[in-house]
Amino acid sequence: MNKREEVAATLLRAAGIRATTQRIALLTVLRAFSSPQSAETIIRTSKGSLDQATVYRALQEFERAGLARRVQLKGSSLYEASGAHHHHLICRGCGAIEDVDVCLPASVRTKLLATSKQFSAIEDDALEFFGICTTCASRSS
Amino acid sequence: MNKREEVAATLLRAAGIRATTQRIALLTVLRAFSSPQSAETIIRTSKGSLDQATVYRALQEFERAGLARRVQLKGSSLYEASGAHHHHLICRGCGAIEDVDVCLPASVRTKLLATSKQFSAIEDDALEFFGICTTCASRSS
DNA sequence: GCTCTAGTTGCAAGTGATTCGCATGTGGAA
DNA sequence: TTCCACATGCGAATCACTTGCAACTAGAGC
Repeated sequence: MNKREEVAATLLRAAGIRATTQRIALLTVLRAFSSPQSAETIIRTSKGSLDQATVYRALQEFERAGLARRVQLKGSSLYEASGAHHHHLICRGCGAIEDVDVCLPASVRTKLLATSKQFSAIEDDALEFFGICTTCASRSS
Repeated sequence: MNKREEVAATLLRAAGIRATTQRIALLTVLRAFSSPQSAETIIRTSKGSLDQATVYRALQEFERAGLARRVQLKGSSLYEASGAHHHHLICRGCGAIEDVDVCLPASVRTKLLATSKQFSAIEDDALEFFGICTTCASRSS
């Protein structure tokens, strides 16, 4: 087990999740990417040929434990290891995703709670920006 | 054709979309809801029994034309007529969605563009807040 | 180290949402 | 009123994910 895998195993145990070979491999792969990836990519990338059912089950487990996040865009989901709270910038042309670390001003939440009738607390927020990346912009012009 | 349907037909033609009976019915139903609905609900609600393939095709068309928006949460999509730019507040317990009209301060976009290497323009943003609605809060306590 | 068992895995089949192919039908320009 | 590009309905296909189940294994307890 290399160093990255040791770290993954430790994270799993700390989250109260049994550190199996498959889950270690999966979390290692997940943490190696810098932007969200599809389940399919994750399956293909992890060398130890994990079964897709295992991958989906583990991703659910990771999400529940706060080790991973699921991002919904278009039809299918993308998954990423959860590091610092951040948001996404998505290209409408090619679908490329860039992580961005802008933060929502606290005033937005405050205002929201003041106006909502049905909610009294906000736990989390997800922010997505849509634009055209430079590659797509130069291609279409 | 009642008044709501007349409006829908006008909107369709203005968007350059052929105003068929089915599309008028669909857009009328869509505009009658105040929060995003699943394709299934939309199909069930429209009296004229539209075929599901037709509904999905029309919703795609509407989205492309800017008449409707698709919201992705969990597995399946929800659709809503696009009125004023607004965001969503989602209950983690029951999945209830409340439309909210908070606005993202311009400074967030500015800061974002200043830091991004790959993007030079932002066209749109989607903001989702997650919390627990009062109904779920009282049920679990 | 060895044992035991609750929790995991791989396989294959199932499900629900959405899309596709194609023959038939129709809105709306001429 | 006619005509045809575009829409529709039907059924089948696909895609992303989930489930059931028998075999396997991490790791707590001895």
